[in-house]
Amino acid sequence: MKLLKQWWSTGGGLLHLTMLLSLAGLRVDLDLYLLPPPPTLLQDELLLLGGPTRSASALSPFPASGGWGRTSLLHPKGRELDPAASLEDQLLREVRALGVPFIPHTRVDAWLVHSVAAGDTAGTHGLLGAAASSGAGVDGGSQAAPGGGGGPRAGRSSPLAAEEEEEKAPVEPTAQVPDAGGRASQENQVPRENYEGMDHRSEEEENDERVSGQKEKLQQNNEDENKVADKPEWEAEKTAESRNEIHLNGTDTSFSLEDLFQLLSSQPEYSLENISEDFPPLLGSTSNGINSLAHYNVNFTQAISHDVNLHEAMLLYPNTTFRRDPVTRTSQAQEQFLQLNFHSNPEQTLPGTNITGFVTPVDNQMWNLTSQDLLYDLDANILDEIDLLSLVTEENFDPMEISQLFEEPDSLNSSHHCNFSLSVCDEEGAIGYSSDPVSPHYDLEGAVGGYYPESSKLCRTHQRNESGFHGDLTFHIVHDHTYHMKPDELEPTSESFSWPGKSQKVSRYLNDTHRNLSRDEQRAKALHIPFSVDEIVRMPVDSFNSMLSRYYLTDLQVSLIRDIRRRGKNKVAAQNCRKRKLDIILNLEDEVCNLQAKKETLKREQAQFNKAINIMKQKLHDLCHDVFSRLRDGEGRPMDPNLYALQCSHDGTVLIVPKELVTSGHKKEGQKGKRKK
DNA sequence: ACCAAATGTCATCAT
DNA sequence: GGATGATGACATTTG
Repeated sequence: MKLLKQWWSTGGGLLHLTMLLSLAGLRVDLDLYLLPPPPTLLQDELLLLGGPTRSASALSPFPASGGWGRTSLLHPKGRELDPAASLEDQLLREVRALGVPFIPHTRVDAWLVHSVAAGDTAGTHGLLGAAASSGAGVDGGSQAAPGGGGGPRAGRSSPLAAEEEEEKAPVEPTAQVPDAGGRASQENQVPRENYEGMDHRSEEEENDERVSGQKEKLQQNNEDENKVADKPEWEAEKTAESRNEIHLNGTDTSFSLEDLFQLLSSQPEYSLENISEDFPPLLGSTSNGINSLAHYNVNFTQAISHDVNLHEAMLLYPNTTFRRDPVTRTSQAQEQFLQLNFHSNPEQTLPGTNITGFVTPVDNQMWNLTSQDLLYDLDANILDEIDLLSLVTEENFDPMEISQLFEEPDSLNSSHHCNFSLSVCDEEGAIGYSSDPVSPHYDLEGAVGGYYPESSKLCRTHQRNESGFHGDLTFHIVHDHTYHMKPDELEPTSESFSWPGKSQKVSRYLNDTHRNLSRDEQRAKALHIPFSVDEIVRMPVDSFNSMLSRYYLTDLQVSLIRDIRRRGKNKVAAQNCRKRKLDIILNLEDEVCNLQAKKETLKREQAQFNKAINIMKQKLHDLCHDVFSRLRDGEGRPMDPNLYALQCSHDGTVLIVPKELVTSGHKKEGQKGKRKK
């Protein structure tokens, strides 16, 4: 990075970079490079650090009072850059020494952003030069540079603090700067140790704590990313536009190594072809990717100069790896790759562009995930669209499996970190530039939901034949989601794919999903529907229609999607209907029980009333007998109660009436009542 | 293998 | 007129 500064300081840098920024939409905050050194850094120190051979005022566009242009000329250890070595060589050595060999874009972005946002000049030594932070920058740089990939940790306030921190944290294996070709075995270990041997998430969190008060804007952007990533696509669409605006407004301060290479590749004299030719060791990791590109006349520069950053370039990977037809795979992929012209404008990535068949759901989902944690300047919406579009024509993928897998929180947590590597593969052998040169197939096997024996087989083949490939070349980026694993947790073969802590669960889950795919899911899988059944069913009608119109789908796919939606909704409706029917039945049963209970109560009341009536009748009968036993007629004889009856009048008088008259009178009253009715 | 319950699907109608 | 919900009838799956 300091070499970038050198190149920049020596003339063509600033103007060219500015043009690139404006044209390519790279989101680099120029203020980063114009930051003055801390006031504690004396001018003499600057001069000392900068060395007498450099004249910042003459060479650098920055203020002569000690800007980054001067200090950036220093090696992190304070030594001057080797004037005999070519600029590219030193640049690549620097990049290599950082242990972040420009491939793991998100990681670089992450810690660069953190460091820059924190004003942690030492922490940004990899980008801005280490010597500009009151002496600490030198120390920080000297510690970080050999450690490789230690960007966030490099920012220390003093050498003492640096030593203390170094004591606390295990010393990471030193990244060896490759200086000769054929050192793949040595290099194979370095990046993995640098990236996988440390807890990057904890590092990021520590860094977040340090810089939390100074990167609110970045956090806000990141939060926006997270919100979008957490939401379904139709919800994320709402925020994509605003996110694009943020990027276009240049508020993002990230500057990744991929951007560096875009810059270099845009300079004819610094094209990757030239670089790779001049410096095979650096690019000649596992598969000597870019170096081999030059030897085999692959126009890598052309591809890079199309502003295809590594984020986007990664989208090529599945296409090249998973296609069954090797001929079409390589030719189509290369053609499509060269036709890529991604920018921050999402419209250019909408259907209609010739970018189909690049991405698997693994990539798609992983992008959503990584954007939450690492990608500060990535327009996830673009990637989503690209991914979804590409899925339409992808042959070997399992959308439901992936989507379901990613719905599991564990799986999400497992994939918060991802590593990336760029590989160049053909059907027989592979070359690749990888940040994880140890084993490219790890990337596949470690990918969430990305268990693809076929692809793993491919990559193993590539690794074996790295010295003897020929023919057409295609690029792909291999996602490495395993760098957070310990090396012993990694299984080298796809057959024994494992996931630390979750391997059994995931494996079982994958098996279950294979076995338990619903018919619609199987149909969707068969037709490569780039959406999950759940999405299709639950999506609002507006989003659903817009989705159908946005993506190129065959009539069969559209028909299937509509059927899936109809069946899915009807399924829910049937469930609701049955539930409702069951509720009605239960309510009716309750009502029956209540009515039965009420009936019993009424019966009991009736029995009680009848009993009371009988008692009253009996009392009346006894009373009548008692009265008649005391009554005498005119001749002094007792009156027969069978012949006479007592009748109470309205005025309270009691009359003794013969029963014949009583019964006849009752009949007459009854007849009168009938007449009235 | 059989059965009953649960669930999915289709057709149809209503909103 | 299309989308959606409700529901009966039938098919399929599950335990």
